[in-house]
Amino acid sequence: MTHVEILKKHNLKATPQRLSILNTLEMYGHVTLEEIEKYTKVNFPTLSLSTIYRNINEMIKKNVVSEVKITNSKDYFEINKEKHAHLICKECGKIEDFKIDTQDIVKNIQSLTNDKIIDATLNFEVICKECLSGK
Amino acid sequence: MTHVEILKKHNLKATPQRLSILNTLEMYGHVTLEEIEKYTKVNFPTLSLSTIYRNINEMIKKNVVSEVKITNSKDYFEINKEKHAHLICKECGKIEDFKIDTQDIVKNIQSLTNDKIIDATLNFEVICKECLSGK
DNA sequence: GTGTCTGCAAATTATTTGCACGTTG
DNA sequence: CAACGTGCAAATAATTTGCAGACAC
Repeated sequence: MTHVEILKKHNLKATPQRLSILNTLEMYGHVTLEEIEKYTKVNFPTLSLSTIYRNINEMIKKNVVSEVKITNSKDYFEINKEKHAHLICKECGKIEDFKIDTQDIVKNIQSLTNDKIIDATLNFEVICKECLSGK
Repeated sequence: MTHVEILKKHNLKATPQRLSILNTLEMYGHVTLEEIEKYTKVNFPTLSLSTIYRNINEMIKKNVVSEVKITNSKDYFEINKEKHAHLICKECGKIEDFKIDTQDIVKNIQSLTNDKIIDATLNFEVICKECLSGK
C-alpha cells in the first residue's frame, strides 16, 4: 500500500508534509523526533516542528505510526508494520526489526500467570553482527 | 539491604530526600515523576522538584533505580531489583512485576539471529485478574 | 466550497543549571 | 571540615495551542 493510500484509509489527507514524514520513517526505519526534523527538512525545508508533532501524534493515534520506547534512550518512531520485536545494539545503537511471532512467546508465558496476556513488547539488547565482527 | 546501605554502596550520601524518594518507589512499585512528587511531598513537603530530577537521574546512573518505558504512557521508575518483566493491564493501567528469567527467553531466541543477544526487556499487555473478574 | 492542515508566534510544560547555604560522613 | 547535596529562581528545552491563510478533495 502506498503512503497516500495508507493515509486515506485512516481519514487523513495526503499532504506533502505527511508524505515527507512517512518517507523519512520509511527510509531510516527508526527515527527520533529531531531526526525526523533534520532528515525531512533536507527535502522539505519549510516543514515546521509543530506540524511534525501534530502529525506524529495524529498518526500514532490512527495507528499509522508507532512509538518505540527504549530504556535509557530517546523515543523512536516507526511506520506500523506487522508486529515484531526490536534488536538494539548496545555498541552502535542501531535498532533492527526482528520478525518473530510475539504470540508464540505469549503462549509460552501464559501458564505462569492468572492475568490474561494479550500481547508483548519485546526489546532485545544485542551486540549486532557488524559490531561483533569488529567492523 | 536497607535503602541507606544501598545508597552508600553506590557512593551516594543517604540524605532524607533520597530516602524519601526511595521510600515512595518502594511503596508504590512503579511511579511517574509527578507521582513521586505528589506522594513524596505528603511526608516531605519541602522536597523540591529539581532535587527529584537530580536524584532520579543520579540513581539511574548508579543503577539504584531504573526507568520503565511503556508504549503510549509516561515513563515510570522503580527500584532496581532482580531482572523481571512487566505485566501492564490494558484496562486499569496497573503495572506488575513478573518474575521470569529473561535469559531463558534469550536462549530460545538466540538461534534466530546472528546478533549476540545479551538481554531482554519484556512488557506484556494483559487484562489483570481483577479486571477479568469484573472487580 | 468546505473542512482539514499548515506555519508562525505565543503559551505551556518539562527539565536543567548556578549559586548560596545546609548537611553528611 | 571537606565534599556533596539541597532549595530556589532563572535558564533552557520540549511540546502544545490559537489563529489566519492555504490546500486537498
